[in-house]
Amino acid sequence: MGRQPCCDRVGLKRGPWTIEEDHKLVHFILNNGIQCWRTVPKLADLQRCGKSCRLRWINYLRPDLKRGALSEAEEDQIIELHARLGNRWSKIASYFPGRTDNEIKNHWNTRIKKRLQLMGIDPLTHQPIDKEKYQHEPDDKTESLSITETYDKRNETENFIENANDISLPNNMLSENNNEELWNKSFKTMSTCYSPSISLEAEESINFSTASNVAAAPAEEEDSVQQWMDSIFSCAINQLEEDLFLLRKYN
DNA sequence: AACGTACACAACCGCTTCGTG
DNA sequence: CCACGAAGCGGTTGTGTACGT
Repeated sequence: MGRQPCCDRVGLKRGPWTIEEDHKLVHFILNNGIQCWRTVPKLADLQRCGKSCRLRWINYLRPDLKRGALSEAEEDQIIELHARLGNRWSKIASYFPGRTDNEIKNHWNTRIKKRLQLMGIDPLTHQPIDKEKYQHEPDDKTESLSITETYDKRNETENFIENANDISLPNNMLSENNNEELWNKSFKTMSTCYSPSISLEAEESINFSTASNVAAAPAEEEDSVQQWMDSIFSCAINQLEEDLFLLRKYN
């Protein structure tokens, strides 16, 4: 007996999401929360499978996502974390609030891998690709320095990781089972402060910043959406920090 | 201008893990 | 302990776009 498909694919849409679909999904989640992804498409009137909805929300629509390219410092941290954790993208992403595992994985595959290869480092093992070459060419200070710089940051990264574990941010909380309830509670708070604006305005005119419409959207509109999202996120973060404080106090 | 190629990233697939009865 | 379903995760593919010829 073969594996059962994750959903009944007959009549289900695939491929890139439209703004209207995004709109429906966000509107539904913010008003109802997430109980079961399987039921989301039906209840939200979407011709998608639950898995697709989940992915779209997590990787693109969540209000706490950070936009924009990863900085060089972030890249360095990813390299360090990858050296420690391997391809555990979800775990790595948990150290970068607002970044998704998919985003980091893609960035690794398209850029960081090449950067390391150019530096003469094997992205899989994090060791020099040709050890003999390095032994015989100690005068190549550029490459030696790059490797030294990258790998001597280990202690620095240990501190970074320890600090990151202490920060009360959604990704970290999601990664810890004992904080899941706290996060769920905070998500409800986020929804509460998020919903009114969407209820009043979303039906008519809000354009979400999707890849396909960002370029076409007027700068003012893009700014206002960003401000809107920032305010929602800071509202949720305040609640998260308060909750975490109480959690620590009474634990 | 038209075509081919490379690149970035969104989305999908299927396996694993987790929670529940 | 086992079976089952749902969610999570990482590898892979598909698609849009930028760039070169």
